[in-house]
Amino acid sequence: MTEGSGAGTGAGAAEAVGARAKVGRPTMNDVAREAGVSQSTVSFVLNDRRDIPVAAETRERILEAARSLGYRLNRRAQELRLNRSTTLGVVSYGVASHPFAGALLAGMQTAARAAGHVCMVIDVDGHDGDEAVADLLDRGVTGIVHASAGTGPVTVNRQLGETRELFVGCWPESGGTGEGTVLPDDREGGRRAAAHLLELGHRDLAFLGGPADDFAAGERAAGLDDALRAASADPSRVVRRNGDYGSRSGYRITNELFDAGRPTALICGNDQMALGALLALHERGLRVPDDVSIVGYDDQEALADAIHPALTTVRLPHREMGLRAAELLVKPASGTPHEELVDCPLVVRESTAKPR
Amino acid sequence: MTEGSGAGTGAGAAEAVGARAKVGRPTMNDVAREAGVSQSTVSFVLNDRRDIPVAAETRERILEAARSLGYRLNRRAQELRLNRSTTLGVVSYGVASHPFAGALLAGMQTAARAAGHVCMVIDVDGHDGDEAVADLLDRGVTGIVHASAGTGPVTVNRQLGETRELFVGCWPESGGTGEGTVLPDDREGGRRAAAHLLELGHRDLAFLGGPADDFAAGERAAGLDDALRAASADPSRVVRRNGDYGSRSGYRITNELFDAGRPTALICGNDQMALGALLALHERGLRVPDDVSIVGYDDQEALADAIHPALTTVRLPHREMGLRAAELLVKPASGTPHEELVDCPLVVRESTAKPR
DNA sequence: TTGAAAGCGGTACCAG
DNA sequence: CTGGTACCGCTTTCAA
Repeated sequence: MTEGSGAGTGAGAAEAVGARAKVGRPTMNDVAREAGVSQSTVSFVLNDRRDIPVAAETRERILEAARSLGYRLNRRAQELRLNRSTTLGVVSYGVASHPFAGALLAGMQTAARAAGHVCMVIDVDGHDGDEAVADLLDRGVTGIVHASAGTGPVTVNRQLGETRELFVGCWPESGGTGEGTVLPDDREGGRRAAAHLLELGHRDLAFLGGPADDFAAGERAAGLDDALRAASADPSRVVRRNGDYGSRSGYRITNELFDAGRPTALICGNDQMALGALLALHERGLRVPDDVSIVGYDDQEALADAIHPALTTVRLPHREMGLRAAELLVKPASGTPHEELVDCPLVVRESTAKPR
Repeated sequence: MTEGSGAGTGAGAAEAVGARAKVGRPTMNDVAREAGVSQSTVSFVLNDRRDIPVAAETRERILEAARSLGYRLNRRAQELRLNRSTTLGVVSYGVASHPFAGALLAGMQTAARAAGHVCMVIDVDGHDGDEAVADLLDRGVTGIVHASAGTGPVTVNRQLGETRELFVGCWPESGGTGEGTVLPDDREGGRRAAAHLLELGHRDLAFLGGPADDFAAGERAAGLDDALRAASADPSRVVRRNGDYGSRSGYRITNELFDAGRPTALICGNDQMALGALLALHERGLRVPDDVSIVGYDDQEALADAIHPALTTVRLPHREMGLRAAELLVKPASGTPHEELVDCPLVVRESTAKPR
């Protein structure tokens, strides 16, 4: 009731304001003014709060005003008020370098989105993830998933207070896995690859493993032993070599192997090494799978199913891993850390057959 | 000065409050209370606003309080107040499916981060990107980059009002490229691949192109013609076939080609097709590059440089494209749409040599 | 040199 | 049924 407000009618004031040029996005206040109601009523209607009764006619007017103004919700304001978050932070250890990173991301993305969340991703290339974690935290993410396609340790020192953190395809070097880890079941995958060959009747196996100090490589080798034991096969019959997961090491090792002996089946550390092996075999005039069977690992899109013959391999379920990780983080914390092993199915294609 | 406030000393009040259990993250108010100053002073100090003079001793006290409380800025609130954004929206058309998507993302990520931004990425798999754009807009992103590793049209109908949008590796089917496009210079890349072979002395070329209706495939073919013209070579001397960018099509076409004739060099639509060609050649007992030279396209990590012989190819600069796109969007709009072509360098490795 | 207060765009309680 | 109002955490005048 201050004097000088010239408070004739509300409509008069609205018109005066309407004359001023609009700047920025329309807000609920703009919609309210347009519809001639209060801003809170707009909030109720736009949020479809059916517990608050609003006259059908009023509701229509508000909806129409919002439409004509091109109103869009300001989620920042909403989340500030509600003190809740619909963003998942992901710190990625090498999106660029790994061909699987995309699948991992896509999986997280899908699960996040299904829960109305969206992913903020920061890639820390090499250097530790602390700064990224801090940044994400400032932005109020629901939780953070540390993602790597590499299945190895990752550097994060400063475990921030109450942060919800989860590791997929990796684990913190410093220990303390937060809400848990999601990893591929490489041991069972390795067992399957070997069991498949054993069942086909192969007895002279060669194992072209990954680097000796690689965790996944070790698991896959352990799986091989499991299969051997289960089949009561002599472990000394399989010749083992370590490579570096690169195609060239597969090529080199295969040549060394066949210079010295004549295995009938090759179990490779990954699809790349399998490709190298295939190339070496081709050059030697050996045919796959007629003369030699090959099984890979990873089921690398655009490789395993693309080469000729198509590669029998074990699939690394990156998409599923991402899905699972995001799912775990967007729903309330379970309290106890979750250690999940995701199944790696054997994909039988053309590169394996019975020995002749 | 209300009665009953028992406003003895400020310290007394602070203690009373301090006794209540803390819930949620500490705010500037908490820091202010702890340091015995007002919240605005905290803001000045924490933002290091040197234009506002604050006693060194006060400053120290505030910094100490923030540290001991574990204070972290709430960016949501800050950005709401400032009405500015430090998030870049990216809608991705197939992160999972494309092996290059990671590099594209990493590039955007790097540029965004250099400007204090972070990327929110939504992958729309197949269906149109409208919903994703709307969501990102609600979240107040600075701009949106539509990203695809495929170099093709993309479906976004509802071009929202004043949104800053940019397309990398794609363009909107419906026209209107927003602030512009960033694409690889495939024509020049195609020219380089062909020129390289021509310079080596090859005259019997075969072109194993991508799908006839693919834009990039067309550009690369046009580049081949450019090279032929520049070398005054007879265009009819090069036999052309269309494949589907898959390894198997490279394998099949190569077999057909060599059943009918004997080119000395193969220009492939991409590295996958080159791999197929290599496999087919190997099986026929033909050696690369001794008998036949091969050049690929893409420089697909874990393929081109991994196979034996390593592939001479043209590099698709996805990382650079991503970088450029994000750079353009985090800085003020230029006004005029930006059409950028990023250079695709020729990477000479082992699969090409002079014809015998 | 410091503090009070307005307001960014919403939500939700409470009175009418 | 509807509007007024406090408040989420922060920035920034304006006074003291």
